[in-house]
Amino acid sequence: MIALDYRDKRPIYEQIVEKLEKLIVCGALESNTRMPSVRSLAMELSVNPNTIQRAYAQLEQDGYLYTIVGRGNYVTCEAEWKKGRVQTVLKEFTEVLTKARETRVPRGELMALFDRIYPEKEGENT
Amino acid sequence: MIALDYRDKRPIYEQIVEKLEKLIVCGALESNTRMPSVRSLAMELSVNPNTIQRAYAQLEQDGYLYTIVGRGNYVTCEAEWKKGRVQTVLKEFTEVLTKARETRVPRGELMALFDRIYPEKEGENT
Amino acid sequence: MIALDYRDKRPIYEQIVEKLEKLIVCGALESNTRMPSVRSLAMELSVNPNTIQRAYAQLEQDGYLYTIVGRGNYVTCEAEWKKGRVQTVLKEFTEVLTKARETRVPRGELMALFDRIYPEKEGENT
Amino acid sequence: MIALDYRDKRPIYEQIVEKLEKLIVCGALESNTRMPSVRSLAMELSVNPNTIQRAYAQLEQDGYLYTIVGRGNYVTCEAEWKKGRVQTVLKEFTEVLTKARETRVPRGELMALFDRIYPEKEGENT
DNA sequence: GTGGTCTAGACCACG
DNA sequence: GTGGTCTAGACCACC
Repeated sequence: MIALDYRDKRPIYEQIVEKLEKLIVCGALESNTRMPSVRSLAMELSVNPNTIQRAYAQLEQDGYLYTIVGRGNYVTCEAEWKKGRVQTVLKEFTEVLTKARETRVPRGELMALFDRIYPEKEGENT
Repeated sequence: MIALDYRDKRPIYEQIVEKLEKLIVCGALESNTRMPSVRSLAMELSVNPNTIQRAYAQLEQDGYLYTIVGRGNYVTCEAEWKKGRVQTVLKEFTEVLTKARETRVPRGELMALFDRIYPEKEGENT
Repeated sequence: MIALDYRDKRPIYEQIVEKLEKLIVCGALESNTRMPSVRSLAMELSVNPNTIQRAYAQLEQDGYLYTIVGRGNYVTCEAEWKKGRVQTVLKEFTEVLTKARETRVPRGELMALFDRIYPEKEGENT
Repeated sequence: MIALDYRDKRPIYEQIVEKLEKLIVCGALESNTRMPSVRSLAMELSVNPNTIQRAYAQLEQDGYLYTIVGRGNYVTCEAEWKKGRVQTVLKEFTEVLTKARETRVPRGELMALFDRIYPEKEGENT
C-alpha cells in the first residue's frame, strides 16, 4: 500500500501522512472508507504502532480522517478536506510563481508547462 | 543585512542560505563579490560560526558561491547558478501544478493568479 | 428519539446520557414515566445493550432516573433532580466566569451575551 | 510548579496543558520567558519526557508556546493567544447560559454570581 | 545541552 | 479488537 524511504530525512510519520493524503485526494481511498487499523498498518509497514498513530492523528487534524475510538479511522467526505486543500495549493502556487519571477524564468516556458500539465478540457475544471 | 526568525521551524543555517540565495538572485550581491567572512557574519548575526560555515557550504554546493582557500567566499557569475536555479523552479512548478490538478482546483483560478503575479510584458521574459 | 454522532469524540453512552438528560430537563420525558427498556432502546439506536445499561446507570446516579427491579427505569420527579442540576449549572457558571476574568474579557461583552440569551422577563424566573 | 492528580481520569499531558495554560493566561509565565526543558520538567513531575513533549506540542498548537529546536520552548506574546482564548471563553459562556435557561435557574441567582465574580470596576474591563 | 523522532512493550476505556 | 495513553530507553540534528 505504501512504500517508505528510509533514506529520506523526513520523519517516517510525515511520509506516511503525505502518502495517505495523496491516496485520499486522488480518490483511491473513498469517503467513509475504513482505514487499516493502527496495529495492522504498523505490521504491514514494519514500524511501531505509535508512528502510525501519530500519522493518523496528523491526518485527523488536517481534516482527512475522523476517528471513532474502539472502531477505527475513517476517511472524511470530500467537501470536508477540499476547502483547506485548495487554499494550500493556491498559496504554494503563488510562492513558486514569485520565485520564478525573481529568477526571471521565461514566461513562455511556464505557460508551456502549464498547458501540458493542466490541459484545458471543455466543461471540466473550469 | 539579514533578519533571522528564531520562531521559524527551519534550522538557522537554512534560513541564512535562503536569505543569501535571494540576495544573490535579485542581484544585490553581484558576481565575484567577496562575501563577508564566516567570523564577521557570525558576529553580525550573533550565531555560531559553525552555522555560517554550514550555510556557505550549502550555497557552494548549490552553485551560488565558490571558495578560494585563504581568501574567502565569492559569488559565482550569474550564468553559473542560473541553470540550476531555473531547473529547480520548473520542477517545483510542475509539482504544484500536479498537486493542483489532483485537487481539481479550477483551471481559471490558477490562470488568474498566474496573470496577476506574472504579467505578460512585451519584449521581456519571453 | 435520539440521534447519535459517531464522529463525536465522547463515548456513545455519554452522548446518550446527555440527550436523555436534556429530554428530561425540558419536560419531554415527564416524571414517573417509564423509560424504554434497555433492550428496546439498544435495538432502536443499534448499539450494544451494555451501552444503554451504562447510560441508565449514569442517569440513575445523577438522580434523573430510578429503577424498580423487574419493572424498568422511571423518571424521577422534577424536584428530585432539579436541586443537583441547578448546583451543577451554578458551578459551571462560576468556573467560566472565573476563566473569563483571568482572560480579561471585557465585562460589557459578557453582559451583552447574558442579556441576549437570558432576557429579563417580568414575573418569570426571578 | 504543578501538581498532578493521578485519580483524574483525564490524561496526564492534558492536565499539564491545562495547568500551564492557566499560568500563562494569569501572567505567572511572562511572554518570551523560557519554559523548563522537556527533560527537566519530566524529572520534576516524575513523568516520561514524551508526556511533557506532548503537552508542549499541544500548547504550541494552541498558540501559547513557540519552540526553538535546540534552544527550548518559549511563551508567546499575549496578543498571540488572546484572540482565540477570548472566543473560546465566550462560547463556553453561551453554552452554560443556555443550559441554565433550560434548567430555569432564577436569573437573579446568576446575576448575583456574576456581580460577585466579575465586579464592575471603574475604567477597567469595559 | 536542546527538542524531535522512533521502538518495544504495557495498560486502559470503549463497544 | 480498536484507538489512546504512558514508560523506558535510544538515536538524531541543531546550536
